[in-house]
Amino acid sequence: MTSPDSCAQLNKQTRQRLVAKLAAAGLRITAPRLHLAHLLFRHGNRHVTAEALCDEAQASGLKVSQATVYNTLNQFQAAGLLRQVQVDQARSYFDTNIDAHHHFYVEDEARLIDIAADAVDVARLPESPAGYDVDRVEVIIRLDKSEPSK
Amino acid sequence: MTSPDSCAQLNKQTRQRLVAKLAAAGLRITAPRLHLAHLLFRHGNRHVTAEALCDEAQASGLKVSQATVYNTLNQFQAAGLLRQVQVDQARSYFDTNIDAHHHFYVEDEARLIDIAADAVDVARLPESPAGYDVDRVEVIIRLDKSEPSK
DNA sequence: AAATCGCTTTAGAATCATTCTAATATCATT
DNA sequence: AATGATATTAGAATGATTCTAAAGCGATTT
Repeated sequence: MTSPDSCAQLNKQTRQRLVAKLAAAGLRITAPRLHLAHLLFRHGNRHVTAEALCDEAQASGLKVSQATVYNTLNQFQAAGLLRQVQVDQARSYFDTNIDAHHHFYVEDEARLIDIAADAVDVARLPESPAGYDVDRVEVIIRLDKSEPSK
Repeated sequence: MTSPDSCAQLNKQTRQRLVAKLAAAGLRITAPRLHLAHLLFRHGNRHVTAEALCDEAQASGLKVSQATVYNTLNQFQAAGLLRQVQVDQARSYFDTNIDAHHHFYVEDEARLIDIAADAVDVARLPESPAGYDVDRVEVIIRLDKSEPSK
């Protein structure tokens, strides 16, 4: 009953929660996945790029390749553990908040901020073209630094 | 009073309109810009990728480099003649419709469809974080092919 | 119309995020 | 412990976009 145990810093309870999460998503339990899941899900909701997560993982002592970070993010997304947010042409953001919600995006700082679904009221939507169904409605509010108008 | 004249197919009136448009945007009148502007603006609103526009330009007889297509699209966007729509992680779309409006996006077909601003009612928005102003509000409705549920 | 100066265009190289490859390692099961 | 399937890896490959440095063109001045 061996199991990957390189996540020395995970206490049993946290580990169990993550194992359950991966198992529920149909993913095999491996050390890199557990470790990355831990980084992603330990504190509230986050928005990460692959690069940022990779750096963070390595800084935290995990020896992990870029490819694995990409694979893992994609798998987590396919499994519904993450959502991909497309706001920037250069980079992909992954959002640990998988509930319906929206985003502020501060272009100057490449920073995403969650907006609770009930803080936005999309009162009326047009009908979808025949033959298509709505997958989801995304509202992105692009922000600028405000200039004190003097 | 010479002027670039390789856009043989442009009649005087069309040409004048485009020249005025570029001039108003503060862009110098050049043959590639006129030609690309013609392709972009001749028939109603369009959504193009750089690659598609480049192919189209070359098919229509313009000898133009990729770099120029990218430069031109970026300049047109900076000048407010185009808007960039960010829906796909792989490619950038440029939209000739610069009025406030929204989009359907058919992911399977990488296809954008305009939604008139008044067809969507965003009744309530959250307050922007302190120090930031709303630049614009984008609503993207992602569509799936509907499966006849039999 | 020639000379000039600054902006444009170009081909090709460079860059950057992401994906692929095929070789090795690890997981769960026998 | 042995097996077979799935993960991970380093590094190469890809694809969109940007950069570079050189050559071209457009407007302005002589």
